Amino acid sequence: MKSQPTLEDVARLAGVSTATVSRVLNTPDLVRAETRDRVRAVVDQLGYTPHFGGRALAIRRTNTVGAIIPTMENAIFARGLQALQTRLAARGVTLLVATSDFDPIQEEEQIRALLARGVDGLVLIGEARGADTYTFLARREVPVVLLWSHREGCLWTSVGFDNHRAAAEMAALVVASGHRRVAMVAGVTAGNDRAAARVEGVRAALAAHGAPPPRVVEAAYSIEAGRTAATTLLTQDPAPSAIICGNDVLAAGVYIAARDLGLRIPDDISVTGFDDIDLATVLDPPLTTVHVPHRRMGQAAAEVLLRLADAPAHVESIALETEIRERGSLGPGPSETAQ
Amino acid sequence: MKSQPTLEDVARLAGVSTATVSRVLNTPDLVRAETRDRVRAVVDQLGYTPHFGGRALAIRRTNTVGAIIPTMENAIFARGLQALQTRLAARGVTLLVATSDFDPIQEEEQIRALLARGVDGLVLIGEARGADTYTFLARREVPVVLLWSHREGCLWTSVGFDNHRAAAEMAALVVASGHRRVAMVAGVTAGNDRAAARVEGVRAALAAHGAPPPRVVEAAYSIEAGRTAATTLLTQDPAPSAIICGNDVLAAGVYIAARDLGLRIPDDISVTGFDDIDLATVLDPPLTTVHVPHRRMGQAAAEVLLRLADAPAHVESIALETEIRERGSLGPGPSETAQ
DNA sequence: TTCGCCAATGCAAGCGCTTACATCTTGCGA
DNA sequence: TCGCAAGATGTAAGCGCTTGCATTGGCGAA
Repeated sequence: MKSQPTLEDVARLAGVSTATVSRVLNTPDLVRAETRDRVRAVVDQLGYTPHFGGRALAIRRTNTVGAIIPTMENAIFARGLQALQTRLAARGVTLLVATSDFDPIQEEEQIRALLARGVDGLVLIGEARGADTYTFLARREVPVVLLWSHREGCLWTSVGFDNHRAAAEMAALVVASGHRRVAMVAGVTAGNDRAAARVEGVRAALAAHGAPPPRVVEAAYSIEAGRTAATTLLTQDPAPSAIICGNDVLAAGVYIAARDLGLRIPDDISVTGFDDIDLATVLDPPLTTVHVPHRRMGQAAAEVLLRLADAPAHVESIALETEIRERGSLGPGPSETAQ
Repeated sequence: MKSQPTLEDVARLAGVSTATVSRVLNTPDLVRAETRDRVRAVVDQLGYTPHFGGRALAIRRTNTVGAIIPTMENAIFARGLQALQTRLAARGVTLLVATSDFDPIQEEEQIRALLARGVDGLVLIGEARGADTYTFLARREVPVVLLWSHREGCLWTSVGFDNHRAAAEMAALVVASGHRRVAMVAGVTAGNDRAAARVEGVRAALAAHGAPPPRVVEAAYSIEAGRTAATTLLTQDPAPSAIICGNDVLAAGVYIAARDLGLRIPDDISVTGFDDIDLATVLDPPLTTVHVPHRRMGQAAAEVLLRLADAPAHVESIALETEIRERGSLGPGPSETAQ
């Protein structure tokens, strides 16, 4: 890679000092129009771009924030990120994305990597991580916003929704539809507070409505894992009449399992999801699921982060609402006689 | 954000010079074991991390490469990126991701933004972009690899596959299955060589096999757009007996349109896709589509980029193979009598 | 005319790091 | 015992940029 022109090259060619060039770039009002134009012409001619490192060194910030998401292969994180990125870009801030593959160790590594790159702030997904990670973050005093979950009493600023409540509402709806033998295909709960909260929400709601506790099977984040888990649940006796899924991807796996077993949805088995990704509407029948405001979440996170980066004051967490989208995969429970 | 400890802080506390600390971090062999341990202890104690800007300034590289993809909301790019990132990370290189939203202007902006951040290399999707963009890249002499398309005679190093040929093969299969009234729901071809090549491939193959030219409708990258386009095609007279789609997402839209119109796949209408994302197997019936080796593509891109970054020699483009996955959405063409 | 002020610009230090070169030990052979 | 090479460490310049302060040149007021 060719060595790039520097401020000094521009200055020399324009016959001014480096200070003036710098001012043309950063505070143009302080420079006489004539000089400004001359400098700008040289900048264009040389194709000059400021050196990031030099700049970061001098102004002691990078205008960069980092986000660590579990995986990019999940449309829902991607979409939230996209909103975050767009909003940040409008403020001249660049977003650095890293993935942890749902692994706390990897997440910790990525946090260090991003911090080493001098990010001015950090977006992390969920709340569940080791105490030492939080200590580390606190010590660096870097602005952090937790996305995707919101729980009363969390010390860190978060932008998200109440996974427990949303899952409970869905479970309540399932029971209200007449189901009593309810099972759940959950995401992996270890190190994942969202998945865990959803399981707990379902458990709590079923108990509150006098339904027997659900059989819960955990599955990794993939259609295939959902299919396997659902096959287990559907072939046991007695089989559940409804399966609540921890997310839409798992629900898609349940659809495939049902298809393989010759079961019709929702006649033979009801299915619900969580997230409301595009996939939900493509499924046949369309999936009844919990709609999550990913876009608004990404946008709100951007605002919070920028505020946090400007003034290190405490910023209030933001709770967003979820909403059940009824689409047809949840039918009435089995009639008494059929039981 | 608290001001971080510097090399000098570490040096002072360890009672050595900054040079020694730097050596402990970068070339530990040059330092006596005893000193090394002492310095490392202080590094840990202080939680010291090297300042990225300072480092970039001194060594004149960032160990960072940038990638600009059209959108993160498409699982297929995400997956390729993930592979790219993993491979790069193994070599200590960080990946910066930006999105262009299929817009050449935005892509150009992102290129500048990434270069301004001092990326050592660039991954771009596809080949279609303005001549001045290429001139700019050439002038900066930054290593670039083009992903997702591969065409003989392209001057830039690319890692991809022949979109034209793959689409032609699919079209040939459709004709061989007995279809003659073939339509296509294509991606937007303006500024997108992959989408354009796929359309051309289909056209060429149909012509070569004596089938009438296809009716082609372009649609943005979304299920909804695919649905709209398909509705147009399916309600015209005579309706096509098969719809070839420019990608799987559009195919999903076609499924919904067909469902809405009461048409069964593949009995009433055959559908094919392109990309082979997870979605393809979830659809009912599972989608016959062109499988694209996204993972291998991402990995190969990483290798090429690293080689290019080390030695500015020319590196050969890599052509990967695609493969048709027959799954059930492509049925036999209508019988003579039905026509 | 002289003075003071303001706008425009230059000067130079310093941000944190690496590294060529200088300096200082140390241990060994003569 | 001395000299010297090799190993360990320090010194300081310089990477490209920003910015507080100094300097310059006009211009209006006294």
